[in-house]
Amino acid sequence: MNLLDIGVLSERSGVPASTLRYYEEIGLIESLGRRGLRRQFGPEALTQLALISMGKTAGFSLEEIKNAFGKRGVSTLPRQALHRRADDIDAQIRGLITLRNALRHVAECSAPSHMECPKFRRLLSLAPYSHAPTEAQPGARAKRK
Amino acid sequence: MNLLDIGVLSERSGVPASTLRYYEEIGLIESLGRRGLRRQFGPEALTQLALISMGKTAGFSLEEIKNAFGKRGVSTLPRQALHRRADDIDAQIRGLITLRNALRHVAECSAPSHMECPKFRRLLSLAPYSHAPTEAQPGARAKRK
DNA sequence: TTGCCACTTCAAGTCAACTTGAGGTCAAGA
DNA sequence: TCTTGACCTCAAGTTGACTTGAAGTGGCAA
Repeated sequence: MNLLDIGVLSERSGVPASTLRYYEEIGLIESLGRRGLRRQFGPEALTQLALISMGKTAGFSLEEIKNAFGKRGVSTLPRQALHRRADDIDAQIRGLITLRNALRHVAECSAPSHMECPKFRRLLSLAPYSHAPTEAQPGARAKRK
Repeated sequence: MNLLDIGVLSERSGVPASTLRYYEEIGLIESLGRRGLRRQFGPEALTQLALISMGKTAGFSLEEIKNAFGKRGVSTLPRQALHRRADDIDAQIRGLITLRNALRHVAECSAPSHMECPKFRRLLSLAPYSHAPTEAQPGARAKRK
C-alpha cells in the first residue's frame, strides 16, 4: 500500500519535513503509523496539506484551520461558524480583486503619484474603510508568523 | 485643514496607534508633520492603510507592500513585477474560491469524515498539489508576523 | 556486517510584526 | 496652578510559525 515517508510527502507537497513534523506535533495532520522510527503518511495527507495551504493563504491561523477541518476532515466548528468563515473569505476575495486592479493600474498608469490619480482613487474607494469610518476590518488577522 | 491625530486615525482605520507608529517607523506610512509632539496625518493615510490591509490579506510582507505602493503611492517595482504580483493574486483568488466552497460543503455535508466524501474530494481536486506532484506553491509566503 | 543516510527527538534559535512598559511632554479644562 | 489624558520615545517582550543543531536510531544495499 502506498504509504509515504516524510521525505516523499515533503517532496510532493513542497512542505519541508521539519514543518510536517511540526504540523503533526500540533495535531494538524496525522501519520498512520511508523515503520521503525519513521512516520508513514497516507496519500490523503496531500489533500490535507493542500487544504492547510489554502487556509493559510486565507489568513487563518493553524489553530483555526485545525478547528475548521480537523485531522481527518472532521470539523469541530458549528455549521454557522463555518458559513461565517466562508463569508469572510468572500469579503477577502472582493478585497483581493480591488488590490489586483490597483496593482495593474500602478503598473500601467504614468502619473507620478497614484494617490493623486482619480482612477486609482476610484479603484480604492471600493476598499474597506477607505474613507468612510467603519468597523474594524472583520476577517483581519496578523498572519505572523 | 482636516489633519488627523494618531488617535483619530487609529479609530477610523481600526489600526492601533502603536501599529501606526510602527508603520511610520519602517517607512510604510508618513505623517505630514507634528503639532507639538503629535503626529498629524492627512486623510489619504486612510486610503493608504486600506491598501496596506489588503496587501496583508494577500499575504505580502510589509516590505513588499512598501515596494509596491510606497509612501505616496509611488512604486519602486518595475511594471513586470507588479503584473506578476497581480497574477499571484489571481491564483490566490482561485484558491480562496475553492476553500470557500470546501467550507460551505463541510458546513452542509453530513458525512462523518469529509475526506471520504466524493463531493468534497472533487472540490479539493482543484487545489494546488492536491494529488499531482507540482512545483512548490508560487505565491506562498509565511505571513509571520 | 558495515556503512550510509534518511529519518528520529528535543531544545533552542529565528523572524516578522507587533505590543507593552517605563518614563517624559504638553495643551487644555477645573 | 494643578491635574488629566492623549500623545511621545526607546527598549524590551510576545506570538505564531517555523528552522536549526546536536546527538541518536534503524532499514537497506553492498
